[in-house]
Amino acid sequence: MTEVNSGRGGISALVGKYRDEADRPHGRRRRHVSARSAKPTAGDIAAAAGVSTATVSRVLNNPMSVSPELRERVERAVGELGYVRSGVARALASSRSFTIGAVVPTLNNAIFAASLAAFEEQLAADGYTLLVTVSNYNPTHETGQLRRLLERGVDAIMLIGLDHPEESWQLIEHSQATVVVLWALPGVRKVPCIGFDNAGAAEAVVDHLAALGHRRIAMMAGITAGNDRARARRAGVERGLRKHGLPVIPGLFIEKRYSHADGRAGFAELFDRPDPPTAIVCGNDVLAMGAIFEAQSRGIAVPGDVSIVGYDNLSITQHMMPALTTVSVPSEAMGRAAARAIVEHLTDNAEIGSITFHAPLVVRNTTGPAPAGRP
Amino acid sequence: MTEVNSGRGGISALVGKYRDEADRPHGRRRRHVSARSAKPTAGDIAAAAGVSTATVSRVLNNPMSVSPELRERVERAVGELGYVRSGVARALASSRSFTIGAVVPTLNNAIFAASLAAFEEQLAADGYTLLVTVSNYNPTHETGQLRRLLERGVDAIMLIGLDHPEESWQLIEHSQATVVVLWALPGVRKVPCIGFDNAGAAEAVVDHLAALGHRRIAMMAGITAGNDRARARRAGVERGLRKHGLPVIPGLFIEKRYSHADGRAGFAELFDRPDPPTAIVCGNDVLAMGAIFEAQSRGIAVPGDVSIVGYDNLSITQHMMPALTTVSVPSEAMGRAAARAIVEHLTDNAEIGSITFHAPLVVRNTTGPAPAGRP
DNA sequence: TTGAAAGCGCTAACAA
DNA sequence: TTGTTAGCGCTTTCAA
Repeated sequence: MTEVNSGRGGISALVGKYRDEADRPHGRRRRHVSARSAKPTAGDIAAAAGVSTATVSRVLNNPMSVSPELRERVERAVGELGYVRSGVARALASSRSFTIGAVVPTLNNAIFAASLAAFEEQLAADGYTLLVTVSNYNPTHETGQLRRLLERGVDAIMLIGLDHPEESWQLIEHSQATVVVLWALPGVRKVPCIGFDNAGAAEAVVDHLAALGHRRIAMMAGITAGNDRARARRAGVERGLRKHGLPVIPGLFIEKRYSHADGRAGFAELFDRPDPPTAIVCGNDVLAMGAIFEAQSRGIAVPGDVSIVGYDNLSITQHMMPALTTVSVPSEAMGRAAARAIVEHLTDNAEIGSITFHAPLVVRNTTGPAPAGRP
Repeated sequence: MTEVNSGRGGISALVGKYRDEADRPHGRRRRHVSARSAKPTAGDIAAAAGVSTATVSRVLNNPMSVSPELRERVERAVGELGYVRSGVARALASSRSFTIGAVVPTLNNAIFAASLAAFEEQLAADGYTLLVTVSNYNPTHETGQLRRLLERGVDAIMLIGLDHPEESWQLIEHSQATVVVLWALPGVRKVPCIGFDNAGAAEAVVDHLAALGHRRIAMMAGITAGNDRARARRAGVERGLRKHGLPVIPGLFIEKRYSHADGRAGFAELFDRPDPPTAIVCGNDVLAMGAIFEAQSRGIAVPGDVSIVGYDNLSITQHMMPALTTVSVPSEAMGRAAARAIVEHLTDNAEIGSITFHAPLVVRNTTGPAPAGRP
């Protein structure tokens, strides 16, 4: 029925497949009646090049399996008709969409944006396209988004952290999609994790502070509910404190949203106490910068009066004055590694192994000896 | 052939449609031989609910067109079998993918990330999913990415700025996809633009500086090649200078990549001249922050010795010390407006009109009177 | 309201 | 190597 291979070997602009609309069996009529402006299909290319649609498909997907002559004819037709193949039809027929879905908590945190950019760049290099969804740290919302990604037929899903509703995991389980988790260490969940030790790095921060003689150390964490990274960082600080025999003072452990404003507020909260800390470990760099701004506006010297440590190592932290002591998070590396692992898996069915990156403490100028005369 | 409507009205877990694999006509065999674990299809739901696939489709897309009784049966089957409909098949059949493509120059600029996040959030609220691609300001790369988005069958495309290869515009023209351009004013190109006046706001910056008595004004622009926003900002500064009868000194107009490091380098370049400017207009906030860091490290007072103006109004600029004078760019508003316009167009075929937002100058503490004793 | 069935534009199994 | 053709899982027309 498809009027492929209509004889003439030349390339004619025969676009639109049906000679007569009338005498086709009943059922739906052709949607685009004017066969003129309609986008060319593989059938049109086949007709123009005088080959079958199968050959067109081969030229597109595996050119070497077609004789140079036919290949050339098909390529000419593609160029002349401005053919763009339908990825949708391709996905349906091959059950591969060449599309990867990602659910990120936010894009307003440079560190996630950077990771995602690296992820996308690597995917694009391999012909994959990224579907993005941002959950705003809302688990319910997230499950729905995941469902939509799965509906779209993504070949794989990238998730941040292990902290997701059971329903989300179910959804993934029931789909054919591959999963990769970023920003986490391999845990109970049997999924490949590409991350680093959030807690361990936080513990190293405390080592550093303890070595400087600090004893009253505060933790301004991010919101830990539904955020295993924030939780791990806080836990790492606690662990470090205990390790060094330092007090874990409940009032000095606070949680703030990741914003400059909240960083300032958090600092104010800590310093309006009768017994302010001599050092503050922050859940991320944004919080740390906020804290520093508030200190500056109060005339409190950093690190003279108080040491402040960030987490993430945003590009700005090395340039600001004073430069921020922080934990260097391998965000781009994780993004790239995840993309590569996914593509390899999808291509050769290579197993995706977990990868743990190193997240070193970068000591700069916001940490110094504990001020004398304060406990 | 499809064993839909197999009699029993109850919901049975009859997953997989073919009773016997043997006596089907030749052609491709079933891909997933084990009909067991395969994902349920509309046919399975239909069979389980004792209705036709058409009814299943109706329940999913327009529940009110189905009788309560059948609707309920279908919904039960959907829940019990954990059915997730194939968006791919849906897109092919309906030629609507409920998917929107975006090509952004970078994600490492918080302002784009914020805009994109708002765009995605609004799209998600209407059931659309976002396909993202980042061009890294590379036009060739960009055309390829656009092509891939179009292949994926996106219903619409969001582009940043009007500065794109002719081939990109062709591609869009030939596709059925709707386009919306962000960050630009309606121009020669006949496409809806949702943006603000980059040049006008830059001109307002010069007004402000001129009023403060500055006469040697420098412009540290972003890279203008292939970036109409950067170009417009630079042009706005030039226009403002001429308007006020101030000199446009070529050596004081430099271009830098949008990074803190380049901002520092640019400042150094300007201040290593025998005749440094008394004010610097920066192409964006990142450049401005870099300039301020360099000034601080050289002991040059801001705004005492030099005034510095940013562009974008990133959240950090209001908190840093001194707080940055900058242009407030309506990034989220543009993202949201674009999403809404697209969805409305796709839903009701509403025409997409161009929208021009206001981008006011926010005067803070990095601008002050021109220092006396300097030209 | 509901069902039957033709397509949507590809891919891939099979035959030639 | 090439062509034929069934089928991917939906939507939608038409008829009932």
